[in-house]
Amino acid sequence: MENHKKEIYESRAKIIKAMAHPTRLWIIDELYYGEKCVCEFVDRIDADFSTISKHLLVLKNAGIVDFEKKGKQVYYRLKVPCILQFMGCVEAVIKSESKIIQKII
Amino acid sequence: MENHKKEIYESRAKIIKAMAHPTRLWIIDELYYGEKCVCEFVDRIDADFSTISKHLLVLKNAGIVDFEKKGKQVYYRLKVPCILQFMGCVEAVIKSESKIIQKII
DNA sequence: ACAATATTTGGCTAATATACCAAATATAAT
DNA sequence: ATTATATTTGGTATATTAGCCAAATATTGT
Repeated sequence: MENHKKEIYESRAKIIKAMAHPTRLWIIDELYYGEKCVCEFVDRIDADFSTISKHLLVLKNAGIVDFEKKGKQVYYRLKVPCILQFMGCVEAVIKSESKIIQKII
Repeated sequence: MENHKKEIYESRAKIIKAMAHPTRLWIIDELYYGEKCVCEFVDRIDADFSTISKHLLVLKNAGIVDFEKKGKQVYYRLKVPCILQFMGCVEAVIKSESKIIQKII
């Protein structure tokens, strides 16, 4: 593969990899309703503060979210909301799989 | 998080994780133009037969591709082509990042 | 300056993913 | 039946990721 094509796929993979975790997908969903501070995530899920913070860093590094410091808190928000539209397609994959399972059963 | 919500995000992550590799994104792109056998991929990229085969298995297990045996060859095809529409959004993330880099420079 | 709260960072271990090689399997051609 | 071609599978070394804890940092309130 030519080098520039390789780079395109590598940068795309970087972003998709950042999404490829259940907790991070949940965070992305939550951010659809507006910005949230780290503590709001920690309160609502069974995970360590540091774990959430690191997940948010992954999303930040991928350019999916952005943050702003407000006093003691750090507020994260979705930078590119179109990310969410993709979930429709992901659900289509899941449904197409479960249909097959139905057939087998 | 409630259990059923957890399951939703886990199954979504499984699919997205399957996409999260440059070679697999390239394969998905290639399959847009119609089904291809394994050897066609191997010919066009600098990788081992077994490596490509395993990438295809990952996509297959996620329900993104399907295959059909035709003689000695195995032809793979996209099962849910909407996957590709997502790339527009991924590119938007990349562009929004590069804009920031431009600003800094 | 000190204590309390919110968040990030560093370090560690366990789990997972990747790439390559060699060997196995399947199909077609001789 | 043997050979050649296409693909998958198993094994293994290496790299990456996840999650937890403890410690560090930042900000606010006293």
